[in-house]
Amino acid sequence: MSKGIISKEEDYSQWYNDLVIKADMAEYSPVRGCMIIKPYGYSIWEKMQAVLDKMFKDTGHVNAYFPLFIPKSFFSKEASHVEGFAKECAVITHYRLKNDGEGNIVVDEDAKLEEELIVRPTSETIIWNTYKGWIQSYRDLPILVNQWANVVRWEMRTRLFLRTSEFLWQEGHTAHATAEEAIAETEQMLDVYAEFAENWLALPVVRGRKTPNERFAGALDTYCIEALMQDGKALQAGTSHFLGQNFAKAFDVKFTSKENKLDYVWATSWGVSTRLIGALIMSHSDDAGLVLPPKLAPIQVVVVPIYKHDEELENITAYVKEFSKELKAKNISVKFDNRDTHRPGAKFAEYELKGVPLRVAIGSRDMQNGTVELARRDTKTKETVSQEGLAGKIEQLLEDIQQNIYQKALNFRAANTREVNDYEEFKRLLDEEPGFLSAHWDGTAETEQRIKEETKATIRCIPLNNKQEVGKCILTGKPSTQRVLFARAY
RNA sequence: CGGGGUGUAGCGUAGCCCGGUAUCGCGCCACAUUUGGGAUGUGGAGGCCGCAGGUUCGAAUCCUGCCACCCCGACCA
Repeated sequence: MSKGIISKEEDYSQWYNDLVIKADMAEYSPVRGCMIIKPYGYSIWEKMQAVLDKMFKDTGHVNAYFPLFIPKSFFSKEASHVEGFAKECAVITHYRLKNDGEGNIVVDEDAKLEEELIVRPTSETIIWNTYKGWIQSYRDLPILVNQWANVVRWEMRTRLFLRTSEFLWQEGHTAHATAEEAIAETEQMLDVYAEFAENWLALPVVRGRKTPNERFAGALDTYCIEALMQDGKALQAGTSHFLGQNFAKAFDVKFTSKENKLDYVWATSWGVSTRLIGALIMSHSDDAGLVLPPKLAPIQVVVVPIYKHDEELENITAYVKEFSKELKAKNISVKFDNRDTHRPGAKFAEYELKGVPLRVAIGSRDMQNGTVELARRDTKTKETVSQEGLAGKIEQLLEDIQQNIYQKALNFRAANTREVNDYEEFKRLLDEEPGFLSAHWDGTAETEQRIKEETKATIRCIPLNNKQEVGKCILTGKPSTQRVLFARAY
């Protein structure tokens, strides 16, 4: 087994942390709750950004950038929004340091800000304050803007990628003339996220809506995609909010309609974050390290030469150069690891740890036989194949791996999603066989709250296109018309 | 914010009860031999023992205070 990684079985949480560090994705920073995203981890984020950005643009959105700092007064304009974020805001009070004469750098009390600035935890307020100036008429609508940014939420407890004090994300903020159009936008973006998760992250997700309790602060409706991690806990992987006219009213953003009537603008916002990297790690990886979906892997194929003498390496290198060209022509990223400072075994272990989907090992034996050894990360199987048509075979295998890990995750979710009708059974399953629990709920916030207090399970979502059926609430026995999805969550 | 834990070389650690200037492994550097699953040997470099006080001839070790981070909970993408 891998050196230095505790097994998933033994301590899932420790396994996750070890993996992030050992696979060179990120490291802890000197500041509590913040992390340094290292090049290998960041390149995954860059790949995610590239794909999502294209999807956003294909659906008519454009990028812009709004300030990191938001005047404190903006937050008090939307009541439920401030309530949701007040407890976790970083506040800037001064703008200068000075030397205190004893060699210490201290805050210069004379440099106190008239109005404190908030480091954005999300940008609805500053954006809607801006939109006020952009919108007068229905002709100015819709506004379909996205921004790539960092945000800060001063969380009590943090976890690498899953919940850090500062994180990277994108936030879309759109403005519409009608509620229908805004709702359609909200749903469209949820679909974009779901497609991205399933086709790129190889992560099956449930599309659904949050209960009023779990809604975004300031939203009328929150749509989400929920995924199941390998330890049976749920992870919210993306959200899309229908904000109604709440922010338009808070920031007084009105427009004149075709009918010459004055009305408030309808809004949406939607976002995914670097948390997706956490989702990626937790859903596919194993005790030997990361397992990355080929479509997002920074290195898709690694080539390891095995040789005794320099002329052997030269032969191998000449071949690898040719065949790398073929791979690059197919848009497959390949790394030739010809370091002579590490032996092949060490390299094998390293790339397994880093989740490189395919490994090609070539030695003199292969050069004589016209073969290579091909090892896939997801199944950890090896085969010796002909050099003839290798690039094509690799292209095919990468697709297979992408499919296979998706299917594996899907099977896992299916095996760990259970219908439950009895509260005792519900509690037992949460402890003994964690996963999604599909159960009837009477629709009240009180019941939801009580279940949460008693079991730590929350309603992850009410799945879209949910089957309607007559049933009884698992806690109160009151009538219910549909099942909702419960789980303990990250 | 409550509970627990840990701060000693780049990383992981021993030493702390019982005070005498720091152990081991990995990694690093040099050379040689190696290379089809995490190489071996020889030599070498690297430490304000978290910070600040105190006790003492002498503190990693004892006392006081502080700080930081990690883990488990409540809160959240």
